[in-house]
Amino acid sequence: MATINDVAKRAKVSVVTVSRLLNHPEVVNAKSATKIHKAMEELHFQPSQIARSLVKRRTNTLGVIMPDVKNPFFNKWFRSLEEHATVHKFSLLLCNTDDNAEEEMHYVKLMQAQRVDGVVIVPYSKKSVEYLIGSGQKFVLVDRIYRDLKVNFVTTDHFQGGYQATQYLIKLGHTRIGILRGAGYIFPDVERYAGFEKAMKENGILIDQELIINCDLDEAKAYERTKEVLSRRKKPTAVFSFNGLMSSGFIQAVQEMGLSIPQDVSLLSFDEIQGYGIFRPRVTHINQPIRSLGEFAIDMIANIIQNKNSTRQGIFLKPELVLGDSCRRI
Amino acid sequence: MATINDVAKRAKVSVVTVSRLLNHPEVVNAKSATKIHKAMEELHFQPSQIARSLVKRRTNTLGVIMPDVKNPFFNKWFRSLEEHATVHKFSLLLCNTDDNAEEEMHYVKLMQAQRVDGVVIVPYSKKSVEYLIGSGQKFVLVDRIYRDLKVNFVTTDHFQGGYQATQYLIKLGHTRIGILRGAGYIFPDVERYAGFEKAMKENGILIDQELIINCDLDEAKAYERTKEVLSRRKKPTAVFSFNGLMSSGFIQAVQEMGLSIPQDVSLLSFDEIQGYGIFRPRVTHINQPIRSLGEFAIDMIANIIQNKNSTRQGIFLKPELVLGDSCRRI
DNA sequence: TTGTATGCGTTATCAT
DNA sequence: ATGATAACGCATACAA
Repeated sequence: MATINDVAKRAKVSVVTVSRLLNHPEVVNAKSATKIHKAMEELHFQPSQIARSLVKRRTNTLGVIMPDVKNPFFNKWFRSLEEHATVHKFSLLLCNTDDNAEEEMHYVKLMQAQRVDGVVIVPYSKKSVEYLIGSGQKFVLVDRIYRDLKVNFVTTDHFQGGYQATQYLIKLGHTRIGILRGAGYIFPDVERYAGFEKAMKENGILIDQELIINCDLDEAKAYERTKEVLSRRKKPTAVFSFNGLMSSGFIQAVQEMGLSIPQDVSLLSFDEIQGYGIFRPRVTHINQPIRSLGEFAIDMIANIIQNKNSTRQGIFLKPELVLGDSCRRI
Repeated sequence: MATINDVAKRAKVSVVTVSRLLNHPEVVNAKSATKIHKAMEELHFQPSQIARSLVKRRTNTLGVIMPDVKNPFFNKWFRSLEEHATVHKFSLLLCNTDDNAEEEMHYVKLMQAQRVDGVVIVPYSKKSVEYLIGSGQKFVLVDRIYRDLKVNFVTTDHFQGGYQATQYLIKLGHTRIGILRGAGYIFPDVERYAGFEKAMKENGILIDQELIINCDLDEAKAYERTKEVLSRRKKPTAVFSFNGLMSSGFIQAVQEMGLSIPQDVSLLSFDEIQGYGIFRPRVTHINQPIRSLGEFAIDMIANIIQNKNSTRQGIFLKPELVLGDSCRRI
C-alpha cells in the first residue's frame, strides 16, 4: 500500500509538502499540487487514517454497541446514526451484544483499544457503563439509562408511552389488560410498566398479577405464554406487548388458537411489528422517534468529543400512539 | 488515555517489558507481571490498536460494504459475518450504500484509508470493484458478482433459484406468470430472470413481455405496478417477485384491491418477506443460505489476508424452495 | 513555498 | 529476564 513517502518520491517533493497538500492545500504551489495529485492517483494513494490517528489522537470513528441489528427498531436507528455520523466524518464500528453482559464488556474494552473517539451504547449491563466512566471514555447512553448515573443520554419517555397506551385501552373499555413484558431489568421495561401502573391506578382499576407476564422480551416466550394465558377461564380482553418481537409471538399464538384480533382479544404493541405494512388488522402501537434518537445521539457525542458543552445532557423524547385496527371497544 | 508508557512508569519497568507482557507473557518474570497487571488495571489501560496497527500493518478490522442493514436479508447476513469475524478477531466497520454508486466509491476509499485488512462487499457498481482491484485491497464479493472479473466471491446460485421457482409454478399449472424484477443491472436480478426464462422455454411456454415488470427491486414501485397489472384484462395467475420488499408491495396492492392470495393470484417470493412468521397465507419463497454466505465470506477474506491459499475462489451456494400456502394449483 | 526534525504508542531487533 | 533504539506513516513546529 502506497504511503505519503512513495507519493513524495514520485512527485519529487518532500513528504511534508504532500502532507500539506492533504491538510492545507491552499498553501502549496499549484505546480507541486498537480504533480502530487498525479502521483497520488497513479499510486491509488489514500492517507493512512491509522498514522493520522496516532498523531492527531483522533480516529474519526465511533463505536456503536447495541443489542441486535436484526431488530427492526435498532436497524432503523443504526441507519439514522450512520446518516448523521457522516456529517461529522465519523465511521461506525458496529457491535451486537445480544444483551449478553460479557459480550458487551468485551466490546466496550475493544472500542477503547480501538481508540474510538466516542461510544454510542444501548447498554444491557450497568457494569459496562461503569467501566466506560472509569476509563474516561466519551460516550452517550441511548434508550436504556440509569437514573443514578450522571451521564449523557437520549431516550424515549417510556413511562409516558406505557401510560398513554394503557389510557387508550382503558378508554376503549378494557380493564382486564394483559402485559407481555421483560424481566424488569432494563429501563424501558421498568418505565413502561410504571406508566401502565399509573394509568390503571388513576382509573381505579386493580391490576391482576396473573396477567403480568415476563417473557424476557422474547418472541418464542411470548408465543408460549400467550397460549397459556389465552387458555385460561379469565382471559384478558386486551394485551399490551412491550416490544415488536413479543407482539409477533402473541399474534402467532392467537392465530394458531383460532382466535382473532381484535374480536377475541385486542393488541397494542410498543414499537411497530415486523411486517406492519402487510399484516391485518394494522397493529396499534407506540412509535418511538427513532430518527431523533439517532440524531441526538450523534450530536451529543460529537459535542462531547469537541468539548463544546461540558454540561451533562439528558434528553427524553416523546413517543406517539399510532392507531391501527387491533384494539376494539368493549 | 493511559499508554504503555504510563503503565511502565507506574510499574517501574521499561515499556518493552510491558509490551512483552502483552505479546509474549510467558517470557516475563512473574513479579514484574504482577506489578504490571496491577498498574494496567489502575489505569484502565487498553493497548492502542492504532499504534499497534501502525507497526504491524494489520488493523484486525474488516470493512463491510452493503446496500442496507434495514433489509432483513442483509441484517441476518451481517450478524452471521460478525459471529465469524469474532473467531478471527476482526472488528467490523459497517457501511450502507443504499445502492448508490457514489456512496459506494466513497466508502471503498474510506476503507482503504482506514487500512482495513480486508473488505467484504455486496457491490452495486462495477467501478467500486475495479477500484478495489487497482488499489491492491484484499476483498471478497458477496451476492453480486461480475463474471468477467477474476475475483474471489460467494454468492447464491440465483439462476438455479429462478429456475426452481418457475418450475414449481409451472407444475402447479401456471403459464401466465408475472415477474416483479429489478432493472437487470445487478447479477442476482439477471440470473434469476435467466433461470425463469430457461424454465419457461423448457416447458414450451411463451413469455408475455407485458408481465415482466421492472420495479427497481423497490417496494413502492412494486405496489404501484401491481395495481396496474392486476387491473388488466389478461392478469397473471401467479407472480414471482424477485425480493422480499417487492413481495410486500405486491401484497399490499392485492389487499387493497380486495383480492386474495392465492385464490385470485399466487405469489412466490425470492427471499423471505418481512413478517413472514405472522402473515397468512405463508408466503412460498426461495431461501438463500444466509449464514453460509456470511461464513464463507469471512473464511475467504481471512484466508486471503493470511495469504494461505493464493488460488482464486468462487463459491455458488444452492438456494432452497420453502413451501408456504401462497401458490395454488390451477 | 518548501524542507528538517520530532513525536504519536507500539513492536521488533539487538544488546545486556 | 529486561532494556535501549529504531521504525511504522503521518502532522506539526520551526527553520530556510
